[in-house]
Amino acid sequence: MRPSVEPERREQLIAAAARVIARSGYDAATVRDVAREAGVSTGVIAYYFDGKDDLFEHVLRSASRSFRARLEHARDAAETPRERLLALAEAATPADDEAARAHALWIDFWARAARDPELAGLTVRLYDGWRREIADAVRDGQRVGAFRDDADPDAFARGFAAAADGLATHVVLHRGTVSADDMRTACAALVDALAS
Amino acid sequence: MRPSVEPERREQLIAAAARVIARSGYDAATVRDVAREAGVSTGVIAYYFDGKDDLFEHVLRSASRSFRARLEHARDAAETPRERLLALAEAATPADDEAARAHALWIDFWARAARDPELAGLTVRLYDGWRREIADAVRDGQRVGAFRDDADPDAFARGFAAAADGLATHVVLHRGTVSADDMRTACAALVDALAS
DNA sequence: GGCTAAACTGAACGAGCGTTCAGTTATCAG
DNA sequence: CTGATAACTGAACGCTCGTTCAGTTTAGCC
Repeated sequence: MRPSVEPERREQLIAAAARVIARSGYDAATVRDVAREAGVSTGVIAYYFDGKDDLFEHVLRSASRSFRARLEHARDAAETPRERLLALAEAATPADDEAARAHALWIDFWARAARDPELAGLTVRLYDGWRREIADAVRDGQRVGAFRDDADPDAFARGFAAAADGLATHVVLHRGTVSADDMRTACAALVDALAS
Repeated sequence: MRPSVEPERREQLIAAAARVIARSGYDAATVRDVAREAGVSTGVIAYYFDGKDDLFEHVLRSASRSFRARLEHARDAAETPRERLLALAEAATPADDEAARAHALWIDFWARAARDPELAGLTVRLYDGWRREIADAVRDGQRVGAFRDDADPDAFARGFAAAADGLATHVVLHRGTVSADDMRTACAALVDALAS
């Protein structure tokens, strides 16, 4: 019996697919492109996944896990509630070209999620988790007296997550007009509006 | 000689294409779908446009003009600087299902613009115009003493436009969590942070 | 009615896609 | 080494797409 290499190979294929999608876009990315990127034949993708849609769904799940991991790292590394919120925003900031390409992948997923209920469910769960992280940080800040008590943590989380998304999108699409530092400044202004 | 029906027919085809794209997405929308939606044969599209890409670029231009028109209406109808900013945000708010579908079309265009420099230029110009409207409203408000003088109108415009975009996207994708009224509340909070 | 040019048709074509699968290779246990 | 099975190949298939174009219809002018 030959030992299974399935877990590693699946990760390789998902990573290759993520690179191809980031480069070409969701629909323009072909199975042949992914196979070439991974250095395998097209048959391998059918061997490990139930077709292109299944592979691409795993790419979204992988990107979601990666984003969640960045959020958790941001939460644990920050010392003050203010820093914690800024770190949560930083996790969504396209700081360099690679991050900008990765964000383009998110825009692709939004476009698909607008029509595909299954993908929509995935993004809803991801964003609910993000908003919960933000709201928890606000509540912690209120508990220690860093933030105003009359602020609604959930309402702030909705606005903050959306603003970060919009800013990140503008950084990617309008690089000349909106920079990553502009995004950081804008997020800091939102957080400081909470200060008591 | 038969009189030209070209302008009307082009508008009909652009409108039909916009409906199909809003329903199915940019890439899933086919020339055959558009032809069926418009009640013509596929040849007509080649007769009036230089192919699918040309038609879809006209859809984006048309949507841009429509958004600009809504912005101008918002600008002229509002009485106070605060109302003017809220009206500019309202122009970007997906208030009903039809507006939500139309916003999905924007997400498609963002996804394409992230890779297509020509489309990117179009959206940059559109958004620069939007940000200018916002910044002008802020400056007017500062002039009449409604807004704080130490606020940077351009920085506010960058943050406000991005927040509106992000909120609109979340309203479309996470309808259960973020409503159009939530978006209005969040935008109002941003504007009120300007109040002197 | 005939002429002309615009408007339109839709079958056909070539290209590229995802998927399939019979065949091949690689790697283990015994 | 040998059999067994996991891993992999890539040509082939069926399908759909955007585009083309020879032919047809329509509407105004003389």
